[in-house]
Amino acid sequence: MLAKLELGDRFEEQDRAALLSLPHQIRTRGANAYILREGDRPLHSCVLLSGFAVRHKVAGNGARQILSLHMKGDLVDLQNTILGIADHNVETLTRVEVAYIPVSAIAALAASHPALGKAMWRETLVEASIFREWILNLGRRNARARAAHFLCEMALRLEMAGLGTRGAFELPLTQEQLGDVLGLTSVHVNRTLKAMRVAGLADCSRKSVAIRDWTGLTAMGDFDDTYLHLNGVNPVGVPVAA
Amino acid sequence: MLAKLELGDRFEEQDRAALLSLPHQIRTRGANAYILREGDRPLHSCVLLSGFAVRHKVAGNGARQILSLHMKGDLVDLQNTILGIADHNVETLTRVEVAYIPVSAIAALAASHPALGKAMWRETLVEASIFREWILNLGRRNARARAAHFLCEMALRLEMAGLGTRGAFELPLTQEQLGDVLGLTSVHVNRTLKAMRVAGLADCSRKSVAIRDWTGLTAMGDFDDTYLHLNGVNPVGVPVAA
DNA sequence: CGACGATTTGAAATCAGTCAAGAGCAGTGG
DNA sequence: CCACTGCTCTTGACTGATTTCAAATCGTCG
Repeated sequence: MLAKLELGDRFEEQDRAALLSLPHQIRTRGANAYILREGDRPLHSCVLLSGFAVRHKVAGNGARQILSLHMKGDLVDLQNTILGIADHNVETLTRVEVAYIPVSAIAALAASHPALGKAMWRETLVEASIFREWILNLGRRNARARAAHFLCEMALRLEMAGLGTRGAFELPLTQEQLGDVLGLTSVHVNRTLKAMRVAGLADCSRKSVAIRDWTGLTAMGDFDDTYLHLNGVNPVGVPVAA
Repeated sequence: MLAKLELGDRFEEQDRAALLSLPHQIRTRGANAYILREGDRPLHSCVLLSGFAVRHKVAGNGARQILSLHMKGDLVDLQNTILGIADHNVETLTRVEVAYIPVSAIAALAASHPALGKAMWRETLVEASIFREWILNLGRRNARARAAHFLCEMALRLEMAGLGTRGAFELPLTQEQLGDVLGLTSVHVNRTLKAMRVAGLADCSRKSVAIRDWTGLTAMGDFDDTYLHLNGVNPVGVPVAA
């Protein structure tokens, strides 16, 4: 059960047993499938075991905005545990495996095991911190900086999830989807990526990213990883020094 | 002690006693004062008792982005309870009264009173939902829609906080600060507000807002209040029907 | 009154969007 | 094997929204 991944960053006691014994069902979903729709009142929360998914909202004018991108180990809709109604959609980017856990079981677990409740709360807070950085990114950075910043974030998060290195990783996004992340049109994303390629900073294809100049990219993206709150968190698969 | 306001939306038992007995210090701060700076490792969390404050970040190019706006009853930096390091600034807009509560006391309270832990977690989740809506607003709406959407949000939140009606309320923001909220320059904010005034939708001055046409404003701002998760929450000062 | 910050307005420049068309590429089915 | 189809990527020319720069006006407070 990979479920312990999502909380691995905190040194849990034998709360682990409780976590691992949560009732759940594992399902596979294809690419571009909705896991959750805005307005739903879901009875299950879910954890991504493999693959990629995004949260997004659609504005009245039809434009779509991706709110966050999720990978292995992420609790995709923890907020439903408490809020009840979904305020956004969750859609897969690739084929994924998800574990569905009843909302009531999560709420009960949080109440009976304070350390786990705190760890889930922490997850929510880190996610909120990432949202804040995206607000800054969309509100105050131009297209090149936004794109560079996003690539830096993905590089670190994927590295932490054990899904590559910051220099090379898989990222299954079309340029149109990248535009939905960055608040840009696909045409402008294309021009921006070309500029980054020509400048020798990074090379993006539909499936993968190669970062050629990490220092240059962080400078262009005005990137500082404090907001990811990685301190004290160890990459998946890397043993902790005793 | 107004502290119960922040959790009033959930019908707490005699957890209230524990909440009200939290150790705290009440302080007054002037306008434009920093309550928290990015990089701080605060030992106290704080609740706004009166006045207004914003959270903001500054990009490398010097541009400032306001991330959220807070009013009476808001827990301004709950995330520090768990995350330790501040990833943004908190600055007052007006003279404010704040109650400082030791981080350790909040963590202990959450662990010992699950209902309170859940209520604080819920606060965090609602805030994250608002961040998501702002991401959509900044990424996919033009200047007029952004401004209209923001005014609608403020109207409802201030109404819920008992600080006015959706038709008329105080909002102490300069046009430059509004620009920092909306990801626009103050010049463009000025033109946008003028357009809204001329269209008979809303009238903003430095201190207050008068909304002339609620329906028209929500249409222009593509506003739907689901993301505020107000369902089941009652306005401050309005008795709950038995 | 004088000073300072905030608002307002205009003109020019820039960034990103729109529209349109062609090229590349993968999967499908004959 | 190849033509066909659909989706993505790429590019160019043009448009439009927002920024930048600059200057005038307004309001408030000491």
